[in-house]
Amino acid sequence: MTVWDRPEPPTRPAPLDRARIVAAAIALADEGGLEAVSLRKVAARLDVGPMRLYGYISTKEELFDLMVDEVYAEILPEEQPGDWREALQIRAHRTRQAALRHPWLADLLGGRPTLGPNALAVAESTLAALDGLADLDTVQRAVETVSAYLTGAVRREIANLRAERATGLSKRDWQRASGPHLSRMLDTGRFPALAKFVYDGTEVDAETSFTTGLDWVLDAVAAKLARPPA
Amino acid sequence: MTVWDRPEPPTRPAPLDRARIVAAAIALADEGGLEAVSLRKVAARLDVGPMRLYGYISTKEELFDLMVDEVYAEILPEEQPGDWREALQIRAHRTRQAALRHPWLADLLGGRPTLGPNALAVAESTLAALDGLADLDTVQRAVETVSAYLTGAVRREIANLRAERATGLSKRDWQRASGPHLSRMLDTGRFPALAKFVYDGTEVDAETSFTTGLDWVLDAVAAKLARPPA
DNA sequence: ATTTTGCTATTACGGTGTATCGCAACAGTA
DNA sequence: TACTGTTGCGATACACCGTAATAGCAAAAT
Repeated sequence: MTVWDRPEPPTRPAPLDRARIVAAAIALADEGGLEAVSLRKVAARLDVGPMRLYGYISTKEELFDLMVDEVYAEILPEEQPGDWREALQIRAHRTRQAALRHPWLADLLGGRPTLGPNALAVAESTLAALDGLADLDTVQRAVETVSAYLTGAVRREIANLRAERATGLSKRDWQRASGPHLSRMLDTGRFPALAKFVYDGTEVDAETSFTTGLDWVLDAVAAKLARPPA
Repeated sequence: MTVWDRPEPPTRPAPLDRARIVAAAIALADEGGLEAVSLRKVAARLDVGPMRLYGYISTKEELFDLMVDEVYAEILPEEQPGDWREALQIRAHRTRQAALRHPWLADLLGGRPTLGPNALAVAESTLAALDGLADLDTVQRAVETVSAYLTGAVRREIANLRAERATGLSKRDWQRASGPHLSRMLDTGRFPALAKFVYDGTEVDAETSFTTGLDWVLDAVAAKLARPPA
């Protein structure tokens, strides 16, 4: 009896693990945004029934948590730099780059406490860079303040980027021309200061805007680290 | 022919406007979070068919936009303070208070450009407070940096608050005991700095943490306003 | 009086997350 | 080897979602 006569062995269920599930979910999100991620589509991409996923996740929110932590692996710098300031800068820029690669990250950033191993590793490396430069409270405040700025800045940048892409126009053009609503509002004269900034302000690209704000915050941190807390 | 003989006049459709729709949506969100807001439930609360809403909004996202702008009305300070720093502080605290009243605001903050009349009014009053204290670019950078911090800080606070409420424990207890995952992670010794902060750090209440970080950022702004830009 | 128009209400479609449950393949025992 | 208990997978089912299409109907226009 040759191989050809014997039937195929019964199809074993596709092997599965969290890594594969998360990878599929991230691929979907990268292609179509967070809203394109459904358990059914993730399962379909793995040639598996939707219910199968519940062995590895117990809720969709947990899948999002795993996705975020996976991205934190991209954010974690491979080598620890010497200077605390550089450490924070690198973390910030790597986070921003990750968000540009995975815009859906902006929707999740700061939305839930991040307790995954990679997020913890990032937190560890950040705290380690500042450890000993001031008392615990000050260091913690420093990290939290920079993190808050980071979350907000990344969110805004991605939000603006989406708005621009939706209209296919540059930020300035979008504000002036394609946002007839905004133009109309500004022309009412009820927002003189705002109008001045929109019409007379120079357009700065997102990266330098991000970096400048970050530097300001880091300057503030530097000042507090230098002097012991009040 | 008495009144009793005459039939009731035909029931006119319930009068509707955006204000009523938004109010119903906000009530729903206040009670059950953003996820409790569905067009069907909003409509039901107004004794109206779901499709009726599409005369006033064309998508659910637009309803969210309206909700956010409605909250900006609560944020807008009634009188303009003299000092720019005080203006930014007041805005920040009013935003935070609004988010504590309407936790779902944290989910939406920074998620989309805010172009509603109330949001514009807040932007106007903020820019007006800083207008003339430096060149346009610097002022814009200042507002954006503070706003980014504000978004991130509010988001984190609400996220932590939810996590605590979910377990019914204080933040510290949640981290130490009820977060067995975190404890286990920290006990691996892979996160020494993080462990030190979690175990030895003092617990600071959310408000002072928020205020302190804000003051740091404002200090940075003050420094840049004092000195003309590089 | 009749036609047109502009809302309104109903129905329907294609999706969602997840609880429930029957079944088939395996492990262990007699 | 036969049987039985267990485990985990898949299909089915439920309740709900946003919204497109459509049918109905009262007011306005002719």
